[in-house]
Amino acid sequence: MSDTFDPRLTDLAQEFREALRLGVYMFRRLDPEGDLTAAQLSLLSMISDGGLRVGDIAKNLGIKVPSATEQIIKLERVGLVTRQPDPDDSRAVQVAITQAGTAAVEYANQRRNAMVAELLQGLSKQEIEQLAAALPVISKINSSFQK
Amino acid sequence: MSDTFDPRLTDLAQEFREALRLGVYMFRRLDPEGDLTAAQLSLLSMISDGGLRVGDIAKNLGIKVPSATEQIIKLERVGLVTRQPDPDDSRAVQVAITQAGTAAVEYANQRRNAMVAELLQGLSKQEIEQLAAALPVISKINSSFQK
DNA sequence: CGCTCATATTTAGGTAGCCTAATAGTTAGG
DNA sequence: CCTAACTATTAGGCTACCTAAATATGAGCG
Repeated sequence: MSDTFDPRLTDLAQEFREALRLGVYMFRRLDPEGDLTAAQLSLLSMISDGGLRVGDIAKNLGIKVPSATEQIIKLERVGLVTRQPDPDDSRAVQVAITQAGTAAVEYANQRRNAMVAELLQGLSKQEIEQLAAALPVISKINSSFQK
Repeated sequence: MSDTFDPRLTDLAQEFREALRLGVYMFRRLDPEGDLTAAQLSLLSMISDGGLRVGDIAKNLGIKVPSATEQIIKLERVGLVTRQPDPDDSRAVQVAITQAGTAAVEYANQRRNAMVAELLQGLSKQEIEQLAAALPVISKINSSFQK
């Protein structure tokens, strides 16, 4: 409701936005060639604990349904997911990960984790703790952003 | 050189990557309609303290020179930056922000900061401190990633 | 039952923001 | 000077989003 904030909060907001920008850049660089793209990996990770409907996938990824459909169809073509009509509601489609999909996720995560772990090695013990402490906060901010 | 890391570092890497993903999502949502795009704002902010050459802008943004040129030309068309040959090196082009550009940056930052500050209001004092402490760490990680 | 309205997905077409490769102009070193 | 290195632009392509419209199913109600 209020349009004004504690100035320190506004300063922090500015710094946080700058960190987000750097994060976007880093996230992009983490895409190795000839592997899953970031978008594909995110989608596959999302359904690795059980199939979901297209709409749920889109909502969880924070994208629109047609964008999710597009990714899903591509993943289906290369055999990483299956699409089946939801038995309870034939309007809906259940998207499930295949064995090949699971393997691809594991491989991609390992590769990317190794890249990031290498970067984290350059940090002091204290910096690592500071980073670790902030990750749940970022997650919380995101949740409140989802509305 | 080594391909294996402290497993805790790998776990942290996984969590950090997940936070980056959320950050990408948030960053995208912060783009208000009818305003500067995130890419435009980043570029303009970069030159708001003084003109830079196209190559420097690209390097600082972590993008390739042709991508920077493209953005710069668009910004020039709407009067937010000027392009002038570098007096010391006529191969190079100095890109400078205009008054309209400065105003646009200010407006865009205020809007986005207000959006983020609103989110940050939902955090506890401790969470705010944890977030603030981690931002320089993220910046450091990014620097080491630049190579 | 049959209408109508809501819901779930797909299709069609468009955009932003990256990329690589090729081109043109400028500088600098042998 | 002439060749190699550098700076920027042009051309063409890709990914991952988007909105609007089409299709199909489900659900409520008179």
